Amino acid sequence: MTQSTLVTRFAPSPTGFLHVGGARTALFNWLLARKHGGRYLLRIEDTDLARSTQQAVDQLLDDLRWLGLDHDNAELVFQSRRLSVYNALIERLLVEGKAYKAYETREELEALQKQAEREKRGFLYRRRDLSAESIKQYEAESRPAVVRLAMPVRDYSFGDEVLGEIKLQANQVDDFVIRKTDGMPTYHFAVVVDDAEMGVTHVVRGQEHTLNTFKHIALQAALGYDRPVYAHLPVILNKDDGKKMGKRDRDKKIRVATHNWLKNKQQTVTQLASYCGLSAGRLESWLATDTQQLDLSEQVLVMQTVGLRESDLPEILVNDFRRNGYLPEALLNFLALLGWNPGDNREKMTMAEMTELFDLTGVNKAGAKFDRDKLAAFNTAAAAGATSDRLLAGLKDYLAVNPESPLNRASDDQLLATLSMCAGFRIFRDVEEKARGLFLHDEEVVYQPEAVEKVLRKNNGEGLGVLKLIHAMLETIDPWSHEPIEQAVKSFAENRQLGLGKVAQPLRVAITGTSVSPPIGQSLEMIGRESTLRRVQRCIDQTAPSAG
RNA sequence: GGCCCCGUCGUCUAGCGGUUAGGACACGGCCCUUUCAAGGCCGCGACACGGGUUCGAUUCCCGUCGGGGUCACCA
Repeated sequence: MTQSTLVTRFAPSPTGFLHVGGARTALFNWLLARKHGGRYLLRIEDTDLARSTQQAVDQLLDDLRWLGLDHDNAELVFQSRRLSVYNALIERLLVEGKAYKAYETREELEALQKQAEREKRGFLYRRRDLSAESIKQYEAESRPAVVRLAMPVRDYSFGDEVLGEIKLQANQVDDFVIRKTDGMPTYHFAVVVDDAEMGVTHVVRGQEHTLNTFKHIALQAALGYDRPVYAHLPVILNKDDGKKMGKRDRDKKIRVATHNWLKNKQQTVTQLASYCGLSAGRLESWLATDTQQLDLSEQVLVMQTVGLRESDLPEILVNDFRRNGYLPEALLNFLALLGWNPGDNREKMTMAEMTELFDLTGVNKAGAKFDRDKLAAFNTAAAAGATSDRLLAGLKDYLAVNPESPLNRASDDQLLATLSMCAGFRIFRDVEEKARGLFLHDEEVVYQPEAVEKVLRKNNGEGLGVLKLIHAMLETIDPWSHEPIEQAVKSFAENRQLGLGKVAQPLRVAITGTSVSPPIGQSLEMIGRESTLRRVQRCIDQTAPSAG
């Protein structure tokens, strides 16, 4: 059989964490390859020396591993290590007259772009005829040069698997850079060469690359490569503003919150700067623009002082979803449906089902807004349907990336029990918020003022009264496990003609400081009799009116 | 602004000339309930607009409007 195998690739640039858009692209490439028994390759596009870091490579690999999108090439391809290959090819194009050196400075280019803008047209660079003398002079000055492709001026078109026929008129063609002054190839050159050499047959990527494709097919023609099949995926948009979802959105949210904080608290930027230990000038310029971004550590400082929590920010990066406690299989399932569907009403699918059903003809053209509520619903369902082993592994992964959580003190058995008493949860962060009180040390319990007021003090301290009475009763329960506890609490309430809530709620506040926790019997069992009694007493001592 | 692409409930979408326009999430109501959830039942809710083509347009064509993407020595 001579049927050629299908080859796809995911080619991120290592400039930070993987974001959901990238994850979806990776997923679609992975699904397409798996569906057809082909190969899915991973390549690192690190031709931007200034922005690429090894740390980012590691993070990327970690995110991909977490998602479970395994690639087939054992050896990762790094473009930065393939310079000689690119250079040989570029020299060839130069000799053949298909590419040429250009000597404009950045300033000159900028001026040209400004001019284009003034004339209300797009910026196009066309080959300029340089005399032999001026070339000689530039070279003598060793003026830095880029290499541009002499793109044949003609109409172009290609067939896209999702968008159909895409055309570009000759008057839109421009000579783009293929080698930068630092000697590195540009993205356009490197993708084309590497895709060809790696045998990539299907290029599946975001729609923001649609117009780039004309550059790529021109390059393929110049180099004598076959043209792969192209499929451009719809862009993932923000639910609120309908714009492309990007990493900047978290920063944007922090900026807005900061503006509000300054206004509401009547504070100056200088004051803010001193609170968070950053320079006022830095904050000033960050607040004024929407192009500048704070780095991660700065973000944390600002968030702390303006009172923003991590969970107030939109999740954008795969890592954000991981830290908030989503299951990767739910994320992937949801992502698959952003721009693709199996053609019927099925939504919940396993990776195996998606692989079987996946097809490029089922991919949509229109951009899709990212609806976190629906994702959360997918996660809820995935969690409800998962085995306890799977949930335990998921929770432990969550705790590993949230080391400050008190649930890190729990044993596996305790985690399993917690998971089952929190059944119906949306994300692991919710489990944590609901059950964290059970894993606090007794003296770490903080009584929330609203809960104390509503549950303990209201109606002349009715709740507090219950606590005082119930302390003795708790000492008699035997054995100390949830069923007898629950039974005892119920009869305690009945004996006093009280609704269960009138008893369970004060207990809940006493042991966790909040009005929300897992079912009361299980909560008390988890904490243990000793701690329960201690917490009840401590609560009475600290919240009784006489104690202030 | 130039160029490219897109346009079914608030959101993700099914539909591929004749349907009571279907599902999911969200939302509203009821039920369940010791808190928070989860769950069950019911409900609200869409073919952007204007021309054609056709016996018949959500579906095909054109225009208008609206939205997005892109215009780097970033990928």
